Amino acid sequence: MEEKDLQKLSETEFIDQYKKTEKDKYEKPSIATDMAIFTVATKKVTDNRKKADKELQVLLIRRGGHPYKGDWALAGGFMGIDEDVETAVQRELKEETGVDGVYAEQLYTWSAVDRDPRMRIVSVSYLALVDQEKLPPLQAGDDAEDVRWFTVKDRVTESRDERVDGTVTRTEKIELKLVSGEVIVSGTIEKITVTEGANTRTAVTIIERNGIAFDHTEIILYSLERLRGKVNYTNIAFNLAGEEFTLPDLQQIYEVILDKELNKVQFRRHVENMVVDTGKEIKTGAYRPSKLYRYNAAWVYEQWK
Amino acid sequence: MEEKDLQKLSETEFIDQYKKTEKDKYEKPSIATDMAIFTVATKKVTDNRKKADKELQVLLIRRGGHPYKGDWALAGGFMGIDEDVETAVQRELKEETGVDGVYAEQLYTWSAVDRDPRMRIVSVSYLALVDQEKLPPLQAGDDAEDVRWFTVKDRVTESRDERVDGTVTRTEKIELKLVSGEVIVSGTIEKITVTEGANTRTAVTIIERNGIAFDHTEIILYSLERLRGKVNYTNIAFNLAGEEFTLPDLQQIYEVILDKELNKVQFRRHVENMVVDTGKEIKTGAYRPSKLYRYNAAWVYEQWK
DNA sequence: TTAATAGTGTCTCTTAGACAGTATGTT
DNA sequence: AACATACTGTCTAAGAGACACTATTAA
Repeated sequence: MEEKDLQKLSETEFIDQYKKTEKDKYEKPSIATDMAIFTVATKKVTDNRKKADKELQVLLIRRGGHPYKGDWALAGGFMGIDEDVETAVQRELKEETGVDGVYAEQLYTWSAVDRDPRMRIVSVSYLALVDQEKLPPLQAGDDAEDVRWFTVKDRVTESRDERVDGTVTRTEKIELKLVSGEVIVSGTIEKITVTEGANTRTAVTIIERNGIAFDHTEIILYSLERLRGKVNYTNIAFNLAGEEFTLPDLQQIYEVILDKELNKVQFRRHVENMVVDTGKEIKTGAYRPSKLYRYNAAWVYEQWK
Repeated sequence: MEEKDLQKLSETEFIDQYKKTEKDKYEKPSIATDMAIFTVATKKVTDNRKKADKELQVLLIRRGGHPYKGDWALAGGFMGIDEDVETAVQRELKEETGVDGVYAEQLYTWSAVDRDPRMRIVSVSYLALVDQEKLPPLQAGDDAEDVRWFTVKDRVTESRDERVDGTVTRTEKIELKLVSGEVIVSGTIEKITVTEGANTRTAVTIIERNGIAFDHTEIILYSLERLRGKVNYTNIAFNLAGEEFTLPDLQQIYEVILDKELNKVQFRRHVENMVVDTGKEIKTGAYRPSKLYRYNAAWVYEQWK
């Protein structure tokens, strides 16, 4: 039926007809999801009796099948035709890692034409945070050969600014290094940020890839950036702490995410209204015990003012 | 070929085989884009000689075909198999409205199973801002019967908080009203925000729809929220001002977006480093002339510190 | 002179950052 | 007593918010 004849039908008739003859007229992409799930874990090395150090980790899966067989990738997979993206990403995470019902927020949709060698795949990525203490032991499932937490280290290896009239261009190389015991994978991106007047555009190219599948180096770095941005003005970091926690521990979580030391007084003032004293104390290491706090549920009201 | 046999192939062979036999094994959704493009325009009514008022507007297209024939929708359309989402949204905007190369950022990907009656469509929405002065006259094209700028008015009509232990639930009804001359369309959503500990989840239902197609009431309200959030800590609003502008005009742009009056001194301090005095003056209305400013391209450096 | 808008000086209050101190526990 | 960590008091600098003032133009 011609397009103009189709339009003469009632809406119900149109939709029936559309499903029969129009629906699959054009080639469609597949939709997939990717979950960048982070945790802050205590380092296993308790060699000396200094303050127990924490580190930021991301969950990766060893690919059991092509493409990128043997490489490490974020959890994720195809969205089914009867589920939404949010459902798909939680389902895949559970299938592949056993991790269930975590805090997750939609981050970005990746749609570069050549991002998957098999076919056109558009991927919706999520950022998730989880308190590792609450997790069941990880178990690989499905296509995944192995599942592991990787320590995250990122660093800017090169940075150059250029200004021509109203246009400022910043070129950066950023290296991502992920370590899990003897397994070390890495990737490097080149990020070019062009600011033309008030308008900023960013282009990213993956220039090195060692054991990280697809464009996941870029996705992980982008997730990190967003995570760091949100830590300062939201309660997002509390998803990484247990029910009860000490302020020194909470501060370490912030420090590990932001990858810098924070001033103690200022930090305590900053989180003051987000926490409630439980009245309890805990002896963490040796020496003076810390007070135990809980998250303050009433804090949301302050945000809504 | 069985899945396990496929995996025995080399990666190149696997991909060849995959493209032949696996690629279309499962039903796929379509991918579309939606562009929420805003401008701040001077009201046409210059009845008295009071300060010329501005208003926030969004661009909508009257649907010439089913579904939602005759209703108003955001610009957008299907992504082609050989383009990425960003390209698609700019192309559709141009085809449907004649608007070309505007500042746009990806906002959110909408994937509710029933969001389109024809078939499964996942839509990636963008937020764009444009200085209306720079635009060519609008021209409807393609499926679009008509293209217009609508004045945006949103308001919370109902709000209720409830707290049970650590769980705070906020229920809001938000009405969106869009006016363009004699055309008035509107929609209402119910937004339920559940904060459980540090973890917030939001669910939105469209409870009324008068002339706004699809789930675009929700998308427009979400875009507005993001726009308001970003105005305070980015230079995003400068995309709505011309090359040269006065501070009173710029302040009005901020006020119209935020839908509240701002303190003059505080506003000027806030934008102080983002602008440069051109040395020129302009007589806007009657009375004392304003200084003309430009955007300060060097401001990005302050952000990168 | 008055009306209307443009622009500045300065006070206060809040928040961010830094330093020096006290407190409490183990060795 | 020495040490390592927990926690607090207080100084200073920067930013947000509000008020009162001066400046410039046309009618």
